[in-house]
Amino acid sequence: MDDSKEKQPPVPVESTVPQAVVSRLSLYLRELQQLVHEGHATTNSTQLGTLLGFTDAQVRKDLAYFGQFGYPGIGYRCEELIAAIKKILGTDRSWPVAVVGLGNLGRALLRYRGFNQQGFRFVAAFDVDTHKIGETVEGIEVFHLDDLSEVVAAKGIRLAIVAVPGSAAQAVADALVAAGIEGILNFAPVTLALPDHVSRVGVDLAIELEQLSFAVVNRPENP
Amino acid sequence: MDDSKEKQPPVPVESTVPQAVVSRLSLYLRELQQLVHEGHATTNSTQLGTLLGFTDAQVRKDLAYFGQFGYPGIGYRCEELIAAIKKILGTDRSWPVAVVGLGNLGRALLRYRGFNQQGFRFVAAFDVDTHKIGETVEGIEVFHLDDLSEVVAAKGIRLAIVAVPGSAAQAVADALVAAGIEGILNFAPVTLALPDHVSRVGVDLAIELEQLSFAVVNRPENP
DNA sequence: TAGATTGTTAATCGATTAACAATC
DNA sequence: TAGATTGTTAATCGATTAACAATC
Repeated sequence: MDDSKEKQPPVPVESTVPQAVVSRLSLYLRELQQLVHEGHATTNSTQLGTLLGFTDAQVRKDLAYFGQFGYPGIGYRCEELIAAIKKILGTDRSWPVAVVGLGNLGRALLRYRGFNQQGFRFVAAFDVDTHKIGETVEGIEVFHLDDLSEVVAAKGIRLAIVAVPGSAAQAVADALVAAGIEGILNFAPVTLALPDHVSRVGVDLAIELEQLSFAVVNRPENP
Repeated sequence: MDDSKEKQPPVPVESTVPQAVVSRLSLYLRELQQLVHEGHATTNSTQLGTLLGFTDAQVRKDLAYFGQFGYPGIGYRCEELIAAIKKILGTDRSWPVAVVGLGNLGRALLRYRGFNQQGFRFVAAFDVDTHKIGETVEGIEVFHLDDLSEVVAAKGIRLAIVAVPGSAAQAVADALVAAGIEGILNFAPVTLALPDHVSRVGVDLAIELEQLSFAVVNRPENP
């Protein structure tokens, strides 16, 4: 229905993409990487859907939000689709990330290998405990929270992880916003109030277990 | 204010409750606990909605899935609604939980205080590294994975957290299923294949950062 | 070519929001 | 009583699924 330039990735993603689609995009990426790991060169919407518990139609519809990545009669070339999804998610590059809060969780996150493999690298950690300042964890220097703005600017940090107690989280978030951070992954069990121009993702570990508890208690036939 | 049988929590929750509603239920609970902490005795759907970024109608509709908890003209009594939501989620009791995998993440989870406050307590940890067996972390004994069934049965464990490398996760999940576990919280970056009678919640830390990356890259007016 | 599978449109299904009588 | 706020129904909106022509 058009002529000159067919296969451009159409409108480069507006605010019209449902959040649920973006979540599934990450799952497709993970599954595709697994498939490559197992030696598959191509896959298709039925296989991807079956692995993840989605319909084939949903897989195709989700991808269609971002462009045309498949080959009728063939399916999808894994490596090609992986590259395309990484570009969409913004993880075709490596993001410098900061961690705030060096308790159990903060330290564990600094040591977690999974981030580096997906396009994120820790470049600074922050705490308010003077005993920890200057320390190095996994090769990452620990700064005082007071130096946040300075370090964020110097290292070009745009994303931060909040791993402080709930009572301190909002103050830390405010400091991060003031320092110019653009996105916050929050592990503190509170709802952060943030300006619209700062993105937010929240993970509450206790809530995840609550969801599991609900599922177990309310499983069909389970009093 | 009623007599014989009006205000029963109606049909005690079928499979008709959308997953999204259950997620929000946990958020309502967290917010209510915060409100109590701040000294509020009552709240209402507008306040709860505003704090969480939902409409007041959604708050009321969500709660209506489970019964009638409010007072027209008044709102909701915080403590009362907290008790009701805990009962719905199944966290009005304390669940014995097992952790499998004592790497950085597994250890951090064992030490994390947030679980105990919400109705979960660790009663056993498992690993395959013989150096760790018999060790005690935060007062929790570390067993060999081979003893899973035995310990699970002895301690009445129904929920487990998987914090092992992705390459080991499915085998661990299979062992958990064989041991009679009913729900798995999975931190490994793989999609676990589980029988229908075992519930599953997945948290992939890298995926959470990917979602943040996407949000930042595709923010309105941001090339 | 015949078979397979895409991208996309239309139909269905489900979830959110608005509105309001009932109630405290 | 007047004011506030619920629970619930109806209207709207959005997301998922089914179906199929186009394509490799």
